[in-house]
Amino acid sequence: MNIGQAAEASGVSAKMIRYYEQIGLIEPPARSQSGYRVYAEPNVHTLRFVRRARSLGFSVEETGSLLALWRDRSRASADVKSLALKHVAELEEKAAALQAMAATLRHLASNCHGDQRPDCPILDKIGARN
Amino acid sequence: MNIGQAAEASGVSAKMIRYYEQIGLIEPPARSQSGYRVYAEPNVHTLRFVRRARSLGFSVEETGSLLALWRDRSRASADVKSLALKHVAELEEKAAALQAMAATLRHLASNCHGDQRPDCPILDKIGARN
DNA sequence: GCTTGACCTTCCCATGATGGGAAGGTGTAG
DNA sequence: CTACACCTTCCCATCATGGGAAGGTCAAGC
Repeated sequence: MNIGQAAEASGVSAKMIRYYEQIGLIEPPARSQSGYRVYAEPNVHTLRFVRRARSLGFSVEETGSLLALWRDRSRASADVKSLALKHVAELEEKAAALQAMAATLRHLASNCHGDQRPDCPILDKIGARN
Repeated sequence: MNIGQAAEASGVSAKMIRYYEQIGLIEPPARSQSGYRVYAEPNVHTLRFVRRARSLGFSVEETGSLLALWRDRSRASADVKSLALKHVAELEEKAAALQAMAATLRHLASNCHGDQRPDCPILDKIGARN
């Protein structure tokens, strides 16, 4: 399987597969005589793991830790759980920050006439002198 | 006022003030004979505007649009409002995405023993074969 | 007047994850 | 044998921010 097919099968773009290899997240695959990367099913499985971890918001570095745990048959599930819960806390913190911004802005917008006149509490607030 | 004092007064770092100038978000300030940037109160006011817009999650580009509206005495508040509400929608979308990740992960973690044994539904899910 | 230290200048580099694209080699179907 | 799809590496761009080097400036204290 060439990189294009591995990309198709895993949902990770060829560009990103090369990048993950370059930064050491995944092992360099075999090469054909002409230098093409050659992937087998286990490689694709790993790539899918990476894609799913990324789609849950784990950074590439965290994904590396998860990958190491995944491959470690003597892992303690407690380690996985604590990594996951720490990440959940970060996600919720970020979500809360975004929602606070949205709420503030929505409130300001609700007091804005939204017509041809220039007066606008949104700009008043952002440009407040204090 | 030198750049350090403007940074202090506005809450925008000296590095970022130079950057905002370089990309054209703010006007280049006056210079002293020796080449130091010299800021007056209106410049600081603008910088505070930028800092607040950024802290509400507006991109630098959006901040530029807001700044132009802020300075345009013949603006229509409708334009400001629609910019703000579009941004609110984006913020809420991102927040929802983060919360969905958190919820998924929290659910998986709640089914994880979190002990010395290796079995873990979190890894099972991320590494699912399908 | 001179030194010292805090400030300023520009310039280059790094981040994190992703994509675009160029230049050149390979493989295969017609 | 040609055309086209694919592969390779390499460089560049994004977005907003910070770090740091090399060198110039200013003010306070001796």
